[in-house]
Amino acid sequence: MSHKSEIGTYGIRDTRQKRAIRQVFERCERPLTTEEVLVEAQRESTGLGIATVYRAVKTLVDEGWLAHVEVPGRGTLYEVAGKEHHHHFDCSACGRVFELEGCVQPAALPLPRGFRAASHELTIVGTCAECNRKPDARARVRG
Amino acid sequence: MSHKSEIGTYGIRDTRQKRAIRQVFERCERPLTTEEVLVEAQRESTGLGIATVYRAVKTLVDEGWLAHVEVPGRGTLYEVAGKEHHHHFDCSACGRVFELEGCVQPAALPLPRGFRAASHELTIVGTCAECNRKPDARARVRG
DNA sequence: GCGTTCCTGCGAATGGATTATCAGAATGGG
DNA sequence: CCCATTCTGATAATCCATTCGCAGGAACGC
Repeated sequence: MSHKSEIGTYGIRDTRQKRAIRQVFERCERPLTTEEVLVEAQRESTGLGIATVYRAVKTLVDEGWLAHVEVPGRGTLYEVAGKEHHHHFDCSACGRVFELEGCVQPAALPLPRGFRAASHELTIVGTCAECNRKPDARARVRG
Repeated sequence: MSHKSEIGTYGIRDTRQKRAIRQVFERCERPLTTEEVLVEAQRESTGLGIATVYRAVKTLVDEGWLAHVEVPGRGTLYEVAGKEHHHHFDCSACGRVFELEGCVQPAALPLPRGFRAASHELTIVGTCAECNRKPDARARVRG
């Protein structure tokens, strides 16, 4: 009862598990599923459990360090927050989602009378560089 | 065992329930969730159950009359298939999803070296005409 | 109408994602 | 180094969407 959680503290204690999870996001530089985080973080923190991943991700989202992302057909992903407006690339071969820089003008798309746009989300589906290089060995998730 | 299902038959028998469900899609002219289909179709077919909606939707998708759509944050939707390439509008006020005509050139968005695009999905989020007109009475789903 | 076969509604069952529980392990201020 | 407090891992529990199982109801060729 002596301590209270503050923004940016990522919880109160600095643990091996939380360190590993945060590093995974910094290393991968792309939106990740909780499963991907689990697998990647286990390389640094053996025995890591999925529950801890969910707890850590929730904490990081609450603190504003992570942002929640949804890509059609890929469910819930998380990416480091604070980046400028961008879109995503969904590799249909390996299933990984990447961040794309830049943005087309969705304003160019005429809306029905009376409709007002506030934001937009664009996902490009295709195959990533790695999968195009070696079409067979569907890339396993790597950092 | 004397009959077999064929494309376009929408099952074997013509029932009140299936007629109602198909009409809902023709009337609403927008992607619908199974819940929306249930509520709307019940106006014509009292007592309609959700299982029947799922069964009918599955049949219609198999026959190519309906297409599966996913909009971030809205889960699974279904829309009449066969339309030309288009995108969607997600009303953050009433939760309804609409179809938009036309398409911007996503090709304008440069991809990382080696990436190949196959398709794209764009969702514009905002408020629909009806919700803009009467900001309070969040539109209930209507046909 | 008749009967076969398919369809429907209900409620239970399933599957996947996320959260809760709890005992034991780890952290870190003193 | 001590110990209160927080964290963690394993597992059970929960949630939600979708499907299954089944008994009764409806469709339609004859």
